[in-house]
Amino acid sequence: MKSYEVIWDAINLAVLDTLPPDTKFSLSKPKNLSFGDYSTNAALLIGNLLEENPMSIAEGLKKNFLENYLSNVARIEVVKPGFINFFLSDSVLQDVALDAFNNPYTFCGNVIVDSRTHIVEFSSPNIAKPFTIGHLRSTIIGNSIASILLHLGYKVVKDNHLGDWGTQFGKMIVAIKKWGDEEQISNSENPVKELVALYQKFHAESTAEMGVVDDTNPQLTEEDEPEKGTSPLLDEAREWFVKLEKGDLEARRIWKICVDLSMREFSKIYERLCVSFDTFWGESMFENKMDVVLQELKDKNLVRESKGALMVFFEDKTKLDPLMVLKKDGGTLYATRDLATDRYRKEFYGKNIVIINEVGKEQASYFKQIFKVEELLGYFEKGQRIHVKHGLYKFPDGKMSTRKGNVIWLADVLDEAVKGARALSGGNLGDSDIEKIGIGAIKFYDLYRDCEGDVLFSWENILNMEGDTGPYVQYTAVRINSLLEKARTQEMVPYEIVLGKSEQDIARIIEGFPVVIMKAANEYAPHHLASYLIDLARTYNSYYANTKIIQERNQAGLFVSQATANVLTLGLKLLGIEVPSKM
RNA sequence: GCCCUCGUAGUUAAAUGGAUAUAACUGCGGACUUCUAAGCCGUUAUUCCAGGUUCGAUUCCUGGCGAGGGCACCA
Repeated sequence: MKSYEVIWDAINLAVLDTLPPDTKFSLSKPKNLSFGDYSTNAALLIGNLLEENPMSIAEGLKKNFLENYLSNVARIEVVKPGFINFFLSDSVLQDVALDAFNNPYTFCGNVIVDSRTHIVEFSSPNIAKPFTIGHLRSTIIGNSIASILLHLGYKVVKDNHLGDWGTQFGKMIVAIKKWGDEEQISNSENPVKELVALYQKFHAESTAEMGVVDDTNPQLTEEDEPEKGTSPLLDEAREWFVKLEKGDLEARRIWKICVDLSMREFSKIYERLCVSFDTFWGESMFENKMDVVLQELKDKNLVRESKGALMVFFEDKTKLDPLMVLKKDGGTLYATRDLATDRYRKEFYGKNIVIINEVGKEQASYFKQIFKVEELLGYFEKGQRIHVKHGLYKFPDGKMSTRKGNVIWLADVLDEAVKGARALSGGNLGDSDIEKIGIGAIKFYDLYRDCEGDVLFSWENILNMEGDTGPYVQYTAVRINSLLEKARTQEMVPYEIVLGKSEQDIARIIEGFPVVIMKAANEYAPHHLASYLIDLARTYNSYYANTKIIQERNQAGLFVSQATANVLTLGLKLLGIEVPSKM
């Protein structure tokens, strides 16, 4: 952090009067080592702006930097079009490695740059629905984002916004009453699977009642709503949901059964994934907090009745579709509860918050609507509401869906991964280590890519443990630990160590850790961290694959090895991945 | 119909408007009586098409083509 900041400040100071404040120059780590540790394009931008030769401006800046003596920089170079490249001094690299060596858990931590409370809402599975691989992304990515923010010293609240309310429960109640056997379900080995089967049966039956379903979406206008088929089953389900909302005892009883059975299942999965939450503010918690929102919407003239329902219509220029907040039967919707949730969060935590929803990208336009409404209501200002979108798992035959029956249960995936890890282990590892490896592979597979892209589900990919994978990083850390264990007899005096070329190259990458962490935090993008870890591990392995560090009693090598292991372990931890004791 | 994403080696991915587009997998070819082969080294190959903005475009803008998603009582 220090080096980056020092150089950044120096540039800012030097260009203060020449560049307009909103101009964004860059200070980045070049891919090519020969371009230095940091490189800026400031001179190019100024040259462009003042219509002067960037090279001479760069030379001027360089002179300025030299005069003001950047203590951490050994050399400054001005190159071709007008780049200014900074080369860090050896002592800086040494200090960084020492920092990582001494502070395995706090390295680059507690650098608070944002004092607002960050509410990270993620995972949010639906009660009485399968916890599938589809929920995995939100769970893993959200957890990692929260960990990264926490490491930087942010105030963070991890919230699981359980889908425990909605018309779906009307459907569940009807299905259980018609076809289910409560006792048998409760005693079943996998109660959630029973519930899901009932839900699917409901969907099949009600669809049949409606006859052929027209899947094409007609143009949305207030005037011509398409006539859809009717279904007595659906009507019954809607009635039950209204009863549930009104507190009908029988409805509540069945609802509670569903919630309890599901939560038991979810807890097991969270435990395996090492994911925890601070709050479980499910949708049902806001069932009695929606009236205020609806009243506010009416008071501010934001809603209008249409076809018996209450809708928010947006200005044309926003290009947003209308949003329904109350059904014609008086039932509420997801949107109503979301608005109530955020309103309550604002009351509970105060105005100074950021709410991050880690939710699939198929809900992108929905969140745009919600954010807009919250802005119109005066709840939040720009930058306080963030939708971190993740891509979907895709199958050869299209998107996964509960209804299509194209479901892969997460527990099965985890089991398969652990099985794969066990096969590779050759029977030398304990169960807990094998579990860490299998789950690490799955998590890393998800976190290694930009989360917005879709992921093609394939067993081959997801269970891969070679190459750019979690086990690769784990393996590197474990190998270093083992090496250090064997070298323990040696006394190490890190302050007196002189780094060689290879150690410096590794230290150079360690020096980039804070920049990566900040980037991952700012963009809510853990994949920057994941690819960094691969880079660090690979560089380390390429230098120390076959070197006899112990025999050579290479103090510098051992020192950098420990620093590397610390950074890898910390980085994995921020991704929610544990390092096994043995591999 | 309207709106929103996304098109990078054979495959899966990376790259704040920067310098020679980076890795992995696969293929082919190597090294090593070692700290642990889930490892290491070498090698072939890439920005959908056409314009535009820029000193500089995978990145920004426009138009095609292709894939996916969303759009009224689901969440």
